[in-house]
Amino acid sequence: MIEHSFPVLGQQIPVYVPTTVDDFRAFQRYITGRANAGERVAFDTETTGLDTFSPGFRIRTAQFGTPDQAWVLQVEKGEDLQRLASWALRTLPELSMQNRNFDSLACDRHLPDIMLEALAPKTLDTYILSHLSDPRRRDQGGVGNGLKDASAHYVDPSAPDTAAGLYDEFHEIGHTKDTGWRHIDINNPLYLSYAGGDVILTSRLLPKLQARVKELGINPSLIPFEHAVGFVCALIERRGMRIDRGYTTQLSAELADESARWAEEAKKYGVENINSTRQVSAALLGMGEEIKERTAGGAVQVDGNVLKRLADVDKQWDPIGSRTPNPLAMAILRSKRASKWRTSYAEAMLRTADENDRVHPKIGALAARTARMSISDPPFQQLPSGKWEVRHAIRADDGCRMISVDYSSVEPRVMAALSGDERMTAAILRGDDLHNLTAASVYGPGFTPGQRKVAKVVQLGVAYGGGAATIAAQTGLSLSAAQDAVKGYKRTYPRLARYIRSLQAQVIRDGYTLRTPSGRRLVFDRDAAYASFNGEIQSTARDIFAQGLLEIHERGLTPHVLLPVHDEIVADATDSQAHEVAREIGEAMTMSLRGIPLGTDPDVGGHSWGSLYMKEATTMIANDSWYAAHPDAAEAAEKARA
DNA sequence: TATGTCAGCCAC
DNA sequence: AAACGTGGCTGACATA
Repeated sequence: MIEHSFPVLGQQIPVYVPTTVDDFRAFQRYITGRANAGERVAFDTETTGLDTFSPGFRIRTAQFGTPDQAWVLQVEKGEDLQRLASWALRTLPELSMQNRNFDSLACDRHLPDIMLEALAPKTLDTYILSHLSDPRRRDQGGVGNGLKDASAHYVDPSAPDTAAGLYDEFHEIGHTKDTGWRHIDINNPLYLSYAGGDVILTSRLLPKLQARVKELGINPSLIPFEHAVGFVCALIERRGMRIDRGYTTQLSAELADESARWAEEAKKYGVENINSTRQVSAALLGMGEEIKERTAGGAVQVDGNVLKRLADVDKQWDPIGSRTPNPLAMAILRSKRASKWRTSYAEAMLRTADENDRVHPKIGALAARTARMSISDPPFQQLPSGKWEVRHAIRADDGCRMISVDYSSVEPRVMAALSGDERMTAAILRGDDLHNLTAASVYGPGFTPGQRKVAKVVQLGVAYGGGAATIAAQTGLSLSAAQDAVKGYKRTYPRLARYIRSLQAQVIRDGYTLRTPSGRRLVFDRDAAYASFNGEIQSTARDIFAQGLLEIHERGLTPHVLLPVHDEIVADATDSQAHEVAREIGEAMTMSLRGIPLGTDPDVGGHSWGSLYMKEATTMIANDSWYAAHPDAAEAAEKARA
């Protein structure tokens, strides 16, 4: 038996690496012993990288451990060791993992006879417990929810940094921190010791976190709730969604061409690199433009807003006609947008797609400090929604149509429910348009469309904890007019205004923490108690969405789901079933919060995700020569119109 | 080379 | 008195 060790609290904990038949028997005795005792065992893997669904991905080692020992199976050595790992996973009645979905998906795909469905019910995730205890990232002042940070805080401040030490070893073999995981010798002592260390730490961390969650009075039912939500998200991630590789490749090439053409244009004005804000601002100032805006760091600001003003276009890039457009500003805008769309979206899809042209974006089911979800690799929560070209790369499965179901204005409804504001509640129950009501109350019954827009901006501003100054900046109103609008809004919904004030006071009294209606603990920065109302709304809306997702799962609809997007479920179903499935998903998501109904808008599109975004755009761009070069897109637009 | 910060831009 | 929230990601630039 090869034996290494890992230091915890001044003790050297043994890390066993079985290599002979006798060693394997010893491992089996360890596992059956724990199984018979009903003891929870920590599990972890070391892999070639984080790209679980890429063709070259492999599991290198599988580790099992308890507080006083760890076992590292070198599964990449062969099928025998793979089967041994699978056997142990099936035999153990209770497991713990740090970030369960990553390892579970890796095992589901790369170990024999291991399915997500079998692992999930018996696994506790230390990440989930850590997030429930303190939802902040480290850079937000929290403990940090990674294994390293959480262990340093709850288990042993002097535990070695597993990654940092290994990076030196990676460099010695001529690799980097990204490529080293794939190439480090499977017998490297440090690698094996750290692999074992991770499960030792996980098993020691779990009871500490359980105690912490209890001590803080966090709603204990959130623990099974988050495990269930995470499991459904893992199922969605495993399925992934199909891209049209031909279309995406062509789109990427065209975006590259467009970006290059406008970069050439910018060169005429002395901007060699359109991404250099220094060059851009210098050139614009050199052309005689006045730019008053400054960045937080004090530099001349040349962001989208400034460039659009100089290019004399509005938010939708439509000409305003108020001045002579600055051609450099327009060239920078166009070149940057094309390159962002290409690198962040089109190329990211091509890079991450598996051998069947499916992308599996990583779903962080419990991510933000408010518990909202995040999606990365690629970032599918933030594809352009004003135009359809990028989303058109995503296709429903063969014979299927895309479905989108979102909650109808969920955040205002949550605002009304939490504050108990009678006027807002009554308006919602009557089905009135809130912004019309606000505008009528603030400006009188003869309010203009522009005043309704102001009412809408104020509503969002209040929800975000913003003030009159930001509202003035967004609407073009004078500061005093914006102040009047905010005052009018608060007069219209007096109970809401009072609720926001008292919530902030309470948050400060409670050490900048807040308990949401679901019993979740939120923590705020000491200079940002004003953000507490937004935090409570956002977090509550997320929990409603997560509850909706569980109801979708209960009704057997998860196989249709492609992606969760904050308040929207993207799904697909066969042509004949699509409308019925959309209706069922909408019904599953529908619920009420303190008497306020939370309804949904089911929508059925064509064969691409983009088709759901074509309806308005179609008429605007139907004559674009783009269509002539893209029969595929023309066909999709045709279907969208139908 | 790797990492951190700033600036910017995409979404809800 | 006022305070616009939550993310992922790329590229430039400075630094170790």
